[in-house]
Amino acid sequence: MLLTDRQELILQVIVDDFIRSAQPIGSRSLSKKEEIKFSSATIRNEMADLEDMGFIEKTHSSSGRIPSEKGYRFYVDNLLLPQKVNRADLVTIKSIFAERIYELEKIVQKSAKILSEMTNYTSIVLGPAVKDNRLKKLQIVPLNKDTAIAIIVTDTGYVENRMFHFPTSIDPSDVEKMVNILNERLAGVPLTNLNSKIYKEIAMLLRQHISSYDTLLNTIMETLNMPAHEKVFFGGKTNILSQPEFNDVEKIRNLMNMIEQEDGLYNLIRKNPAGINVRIGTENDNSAMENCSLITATYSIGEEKLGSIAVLGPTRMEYSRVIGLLQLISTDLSKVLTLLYQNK
Amino acid sequence: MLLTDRQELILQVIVDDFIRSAQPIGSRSLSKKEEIKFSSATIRNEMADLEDMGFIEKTHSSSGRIPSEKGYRFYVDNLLLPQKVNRADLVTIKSIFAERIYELEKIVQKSAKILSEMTNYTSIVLGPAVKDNRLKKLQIVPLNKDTAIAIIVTDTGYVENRMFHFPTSIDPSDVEKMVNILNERLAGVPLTNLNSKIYKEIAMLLRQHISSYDTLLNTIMETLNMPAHEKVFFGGKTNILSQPEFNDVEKIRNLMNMIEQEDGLYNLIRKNPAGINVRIGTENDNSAMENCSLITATYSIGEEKLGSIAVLGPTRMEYSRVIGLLQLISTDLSKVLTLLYQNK
DNA sequence: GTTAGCACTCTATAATAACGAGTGCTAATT
DNA sequence: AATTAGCACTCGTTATTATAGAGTGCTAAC
Repeated sequence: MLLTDRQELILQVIVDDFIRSAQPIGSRSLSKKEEIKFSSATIRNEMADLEDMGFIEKTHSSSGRIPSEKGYRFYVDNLLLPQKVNRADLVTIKSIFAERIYELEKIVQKSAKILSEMTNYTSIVLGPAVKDNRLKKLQIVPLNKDTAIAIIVTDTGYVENRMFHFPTSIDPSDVEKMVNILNERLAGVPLTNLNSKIYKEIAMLLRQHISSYDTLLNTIMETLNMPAHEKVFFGGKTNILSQPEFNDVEKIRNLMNMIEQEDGLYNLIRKNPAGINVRIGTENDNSAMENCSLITATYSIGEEKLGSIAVLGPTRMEYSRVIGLLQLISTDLSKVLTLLYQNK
Repeated sequence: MLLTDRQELILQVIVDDFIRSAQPIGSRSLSKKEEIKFSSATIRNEMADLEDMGFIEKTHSSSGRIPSEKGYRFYVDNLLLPQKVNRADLVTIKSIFAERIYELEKIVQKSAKILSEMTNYTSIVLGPAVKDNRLKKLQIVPLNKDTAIAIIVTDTGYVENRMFHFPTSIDPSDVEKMVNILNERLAGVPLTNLNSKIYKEIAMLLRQHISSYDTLLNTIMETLNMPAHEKVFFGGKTNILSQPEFNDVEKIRNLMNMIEQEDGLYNLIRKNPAGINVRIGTENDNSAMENCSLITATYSIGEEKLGSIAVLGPTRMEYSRVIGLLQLISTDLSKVLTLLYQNK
């Protein structure tokens, strides 16, 4: 055993207390807790050992202790009893799905909003990975002589569009023919495979039927080749600013910048595997996240992983509660989405 | 004349200097300026008068002076020589339009981004007011038995979509018929007028042709009835945080909150008339904007006002430069957009 | 092994002093 | 009559010192 029961108890109480108070915890205040039956001197000895092992730290030589990252890690891995979501929170979460919303994006967005309101932290949701969606329909809407819009609809109801210019001298009927052929052949194909499928199987076919096939196809291909980045939704972007650890303008600037960049957070969240993941402080490999923890969960339709939902808070965040909430929301989300989009 | 030439000169130098240094200006440092030929004592007398009139203020009883809101207002209205945009800035702005981008939204977005980078303030763009767009095409794409997506394309290439559920027992051919009729009759109609036009002119027609017309029409109407709020784009949301006046965590929180809300800013910008407008500090009627100024400009296609582009900075912002930039960008934007979308 | 006792450390807070930038006023100068 | 030099005064800033209090580590007693 790495730690004695008593050391675990003390560590647990320190972390719990610090999460609540944001103040260093001294031996005397610990000794007054009900669950702690030994004297402050004993606690001081144990704390000295815990500090030697790197689980807690002092802010200065005669201060009380605060959890170190290692301490939080141990707490999350070993001491955390996955807290049951309380009734009020349960009701709030169920309300996300009470309204009849059909758009996947909207549901996901609402989840982010409510999650941030419940926790008072910042929530981030990676919207469905569009690239795994399957093509439902491709349409071309001409705007004027040389401009048109290509619209893609996927099976989950995601709509993407892009404007493009026709090459000069294109026969409108050719466009129509082409769109028809593409729709016939490409319905149900995942967006990622569109490109190769077109070149392997359909280019030939098109060449037979359509005169100015080359330029037209290239134009459309370019249009289809959309970034297909998962969209990032936020809830309560500024919530985290009300945490006492962010009373420093420089820290705020760094954090806000990172949140605005989106790319950084996007990558931090995306690389996590399925299920609940906790990344504490520097585990995130990002200087702006030094004082932050990120808890991620994934949601899916059926077996297919769809996206992630995450909470960004201070390292001193309420791990237990947030993990409970995320677990609930992500499974509920998966259930609802599976119900809505599985049978298609 | 409200102010003597000398007073105007002093006010101007104070404002210019304060915009640069963010430090209160004393009589001695003023007297050392080349353009100022009189002694510090004279300046002190003049400054006392300017203060009595409310154009400048002290931060404490023996401090130098800083411009008051009234001072900034006078400066903007009377002392500002609309600065010519310098060559480097000119080149940068032209680069916005160098690439061939066709989507109105993208152009507008890029303008915001570049404007914020040039000024190091926050830029906000109200995207084209979609409600004034005209309908190009309405399409319904069925996803499965009871779900479909309604897609609207407008003449400027804006695409909006909404998912909805069919009422039970709808004949698919009826849907198609209805869409055809709607497209025939509604092409070119501004989105705002869709509702009334449908009820006044088309409801009759539909009733004749389509059996379950009522439920279907209602569903589609609901779908068409989209918020049609102008979209708000931002550039450099956190830029303004690097200004020295925002060294206070509370101020940052308020400001960031307001920016995140979007609604507040949206209304602040939207109510401004065509052309360049400067709103200084409390003129914005928003407590979070107490230390901020907002400069807005409008852009248009042909004669039709389309949207606004704005810069949010501290009251101590570089009015002259920003006004010059906004003037240039907004007219360029109007030109390009007119060229792209006027002839349709 | 546990605890009481105590000297020591460090932060936070307040009080005090010295400095200097800047003002307002008065009297001298132009 | 307008301008300027001179000077006392104000107030923010910075540095210094003192004090209180929370908490520790160590030693010796239980």
